[in-house]
Amino acid sequence: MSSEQDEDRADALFHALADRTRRDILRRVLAGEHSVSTLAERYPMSFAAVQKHVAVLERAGLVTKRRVGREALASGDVEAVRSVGTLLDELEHVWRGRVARIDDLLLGMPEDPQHDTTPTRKET
Amino acid sequence: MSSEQDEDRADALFHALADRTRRDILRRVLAGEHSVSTLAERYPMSFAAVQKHVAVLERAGLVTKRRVGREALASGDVEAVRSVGTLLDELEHVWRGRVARIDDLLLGMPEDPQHDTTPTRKET
DNA sequence: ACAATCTACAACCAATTGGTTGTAGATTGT
DNA sequence: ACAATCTACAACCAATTGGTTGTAGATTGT
Repeated sequence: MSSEQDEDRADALFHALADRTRRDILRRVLAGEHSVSTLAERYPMSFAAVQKHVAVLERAGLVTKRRVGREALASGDVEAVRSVGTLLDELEHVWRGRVARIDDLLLGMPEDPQHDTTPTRKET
Repeated sequence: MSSEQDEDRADALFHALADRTRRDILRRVLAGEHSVSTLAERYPMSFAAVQKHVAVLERAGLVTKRRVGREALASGDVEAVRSVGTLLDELEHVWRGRVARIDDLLLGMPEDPQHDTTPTRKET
């Protein structure tokens, strides 16, 4: 199912999002490219602290950086944000599975492929 | 916009999800009620450690507990999971706003209420 | 040419976190 | 009645985290 790497990635993504300064930075860079210095101006902390926050977002894949001269321009990666949504959808899917199982119990259904928890794949 | 409390809540939610053991516990309790002891059997760590993880999930609102005799039965709250999805949707909305703004720039549109970033509210 | 700007990173520090063992209280089963 | 079970929480510890200041290298503007 979920490999070690997937879990590492999920850890990094949720951890990156678990800080309000980083979420705010992410909002700004999703709205448009900003240099690290420009971002740093907005927060009551040192440039180095903001640079670290951007680095955490970058390591998680939520932000990409592009060098232009001496500046590092950061952009938010909306696909990475969506991939977090997918992780949540998987959790919701587990919950839906529970409801199906309760139904099966109540209705005494022996089995039903439609209620399968694992994503259907034609070839295995 | 986002109040201090909202940010506290987002911190708690993302932090709770930023640990693979807690995500695994959440999956189990979304699939069905489990006592803390039953959960603890599944992990290579002490009962106390698992009890703490459940407490973190509970404080974030992702899990609720119900006392039955000497047992504490934990359930996952799918609504809380969905509320995290909403937070991500808000980030995606910021990104969509950027695209609209680029369009406006290219097309030289002076203003367009359809592209407003703030959720529309009839009365203000 | 060179001062100013921007970035990355090292070294450091206090607070938080994820784990441990131990204890005590409530409930249960025989 | 009482041993066993379940839970909550305290006290503790090492590792991580979010911040700091300082330094050095690359780029830019005058």
